[in-house]
Amino acid sequence: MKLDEAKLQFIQSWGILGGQWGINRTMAQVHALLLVAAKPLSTDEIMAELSISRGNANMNIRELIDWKLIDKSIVAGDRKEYFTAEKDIWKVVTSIMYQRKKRELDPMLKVLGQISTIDGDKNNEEIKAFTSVVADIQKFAGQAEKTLDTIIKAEENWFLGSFMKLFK
Amino acid sequence: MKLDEAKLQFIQSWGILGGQWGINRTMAQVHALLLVAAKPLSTDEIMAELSISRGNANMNIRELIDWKLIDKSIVAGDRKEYFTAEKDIWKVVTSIMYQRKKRELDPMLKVLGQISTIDGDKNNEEIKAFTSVVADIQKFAGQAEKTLDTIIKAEENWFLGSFMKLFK
DNA sequence: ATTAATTTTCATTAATTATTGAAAATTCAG
DNA sequence: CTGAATTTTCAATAATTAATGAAAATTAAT
Repeated sequence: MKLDEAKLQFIQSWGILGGQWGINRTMAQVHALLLVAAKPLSTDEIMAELSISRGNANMNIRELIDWKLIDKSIVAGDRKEYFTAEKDIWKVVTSIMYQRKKRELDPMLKVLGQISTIDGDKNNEEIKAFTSVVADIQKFAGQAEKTLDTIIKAEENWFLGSFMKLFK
Repeated sequence: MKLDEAKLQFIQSWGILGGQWGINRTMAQVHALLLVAAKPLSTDEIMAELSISRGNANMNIRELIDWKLIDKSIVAGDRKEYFTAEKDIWKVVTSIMYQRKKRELDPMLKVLGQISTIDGDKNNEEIKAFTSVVADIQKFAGQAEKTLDTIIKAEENWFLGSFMKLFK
C-alpha cells in the first residue's frame, strides 16, 4: 500500500473510532494526522491536509493540548506555532484514561454518593431494588477509580511497570 | 433524598454518561430506568416514565437487547412484552466490553493490519514515522484484545475469577 | 509605537443524529 | 379464520452538535 493512501485510511479510521467513543471526529483526525506525521505541523498544514477551516482546526488543536495528547513545538525562524503528537502509545492511553476519569467517572461517583441514601422504609421493594443497584455500581466505579489510578501511575510501580513494558 | 428524585437523578446521569461514550442518550436512560426498576416494565411504562415516543422506545429497547443488557420477560395473563435489565454490574460491564471489542476494536485491528506494510524505501523518514506508530498501536490493540478476552472469560479463570469477586 | 502576522472567538450556517407518529406488519385469543 | 392488540418500520421533522469564516484580540518584529 502507498504511504499517502495508508495515512488517509488511518486518519479516517481513527476519526470513526473517536466518533464511536464520543470524541469529535475532527479532533480524532487531527490527532491521527499528527501521530503519523514525520515532523511538526502548523495550523495551516493541518487545515490543508484535512480540508477544514481555521476556526475548526484551532478549536480541536486547543482541545487536544488540553487532553495532553499534543504539544506546541517551536520551529526556528518561524513565528507560526507547530504541533506534535505524543507518540508513546502508552502515554496516549493513560492520558485519555486520566482525562475521562476526571471528567466522567469522578462526577458519576459524586452523583452516586448523593443518591445512595433514600428516605423511607428499608424493606420497600422499590427502595431495595434501587439502593442495591446503586451500591453495586458505586462499588464497581470506586474500584475502577483505584485501578485506573494505579495504571496511570504504573511507571512508579515495579510490578505494573515491568508488566507494561510488554506493550512497548 | 426521595426515591423518585434519586431515580430521576440516576437516569439523567446515566444518560449523560452514555452520551459522552457515544451511546444514544435515550438508550442509556432506558437502561438506567430498567436497572433501578423493582419489576419488569412494558414499552408503555417506559414511554410514560421517560416521556418518549413508541418508535423511540421500541428502537432503543431492541438495541439494548442486542447488547444483551436487557431481556424480555413474560407476565402471566398479559400479551404485552415486559423488559428487565441485567443487574449484575459485572455482567453489564463485560457485555459492553464484548460488544465494543467486536464492533470497534476488531475492525480497527483489521485496518491496522491492512495499512501496516507500505511500499517504498524503508529508511524514508515519512515511512519510518508512519510504520512505527502503526506497529505500536497494533501491538497495543492486540494486547488489549487478549486482555479483554481474558477478562470477559474471567469466571473460567481461577485467578481472575477470585479477583473479580472483589468487585461484587 | 506601529503594523503585519498569527491566533482566537463566536454568531451564523451546515451536517449529523435522534425522535416522532402514523401506517404496515405481526401476533395471538377466540 | 378474524380482528383487536401489539410491535415494528420509516419518512418526515426536530434537536443537537460541529464547522465556517470574518472580525477581534493578541503577539512580536522593526
